[in-house]
Amino acid sequence: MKKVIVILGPTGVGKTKLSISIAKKYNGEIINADSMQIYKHLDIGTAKITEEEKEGIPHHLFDIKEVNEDYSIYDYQKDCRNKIEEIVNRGHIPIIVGGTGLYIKSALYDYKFSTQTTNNNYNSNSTEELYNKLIKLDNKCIGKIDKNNRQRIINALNFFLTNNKSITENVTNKILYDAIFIGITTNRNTLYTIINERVDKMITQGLIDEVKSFYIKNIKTKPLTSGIGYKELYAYFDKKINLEEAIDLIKKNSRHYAKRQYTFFNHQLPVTWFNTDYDNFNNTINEVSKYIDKNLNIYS
RNA sequence: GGCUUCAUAGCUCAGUCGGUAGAGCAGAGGACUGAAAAUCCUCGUGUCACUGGUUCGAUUCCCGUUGAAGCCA
Repeated sequence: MKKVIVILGPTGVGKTKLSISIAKKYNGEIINADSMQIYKHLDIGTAKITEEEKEGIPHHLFDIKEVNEDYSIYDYQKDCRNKIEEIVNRGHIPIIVGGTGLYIKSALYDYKFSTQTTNNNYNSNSTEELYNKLIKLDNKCIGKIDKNNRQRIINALNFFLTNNKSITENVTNKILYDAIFIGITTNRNTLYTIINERVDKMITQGLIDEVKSFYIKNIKTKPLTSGIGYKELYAYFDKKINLEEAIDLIKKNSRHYAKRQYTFFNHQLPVTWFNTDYDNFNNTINEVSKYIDKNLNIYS
């Protein structure tokens, strides 16, 4: 199996910084696993790495789509696996870095997507109607998909209509790569402080102008209407909230997001966690390196 | 100085015609296969400001104290 290093963690914890050190040390190339950093021009709001910060390390799957282009987990799985292949063929080690747990899992585990899909969005149906329709077709979804979760009900319906089998039967825990999962973390209060401060910093770095450049073009695609930092400032430009409220909302949504990330990482992936030493980051790098040396026989 | 109102969860407040209390927000936990920075589910004990009184029983009524706001001087 191909060897892969994964560096994950909640938003703001310091994945980017660690990834550069690890890439240098192990002759690695970095693959993005952040669903928002896929897009061009979402730079400040996604805390995307700058050319300078890359320090010459090859970075893949950043800035590969315009915000008005469709991109989904299906595309990511293909793109990421292709990149792993390329990097390994070059004799380098792929280092997957990001906070989108599902993207990481779908790339490394045996997630199967069908090539064709129906895209019915059922705009005229109530959620209750869709749920009843779903469980009539596919009773395996009972208890697995919440009756209020419209988004997942539609996905399950479309899956069943395309594949004529239940989406719940597609679940697998088979891993396809020799991967080690390094999680970096810190205590909750510290993380929340970092997140809050980082949002303030994004504002001074020009986040408002970045978002405005999309708003004035009336672009309302998914990354803008669902990305944290973007959707809140859109609401501000729409005069639904004031700037202070928007900034507080960005902070709050980032905190909630970090919490959801922990839940996913802890329950869906075999993560080994490392506490970040912010006073002496080399300690963190050394600890992680020691663990990599011990657990991934990269010199074989 | 006098009068009035207020003091309840981390915050904003509701409520108990006297039987020790509950919403929103914040926060916590969880789910997760084509939007995942998405979507969805679950979770509320706190000296009811403090002291005394009335009462079988007071956070609730009464006296006083402290603090806050407003009005009058």
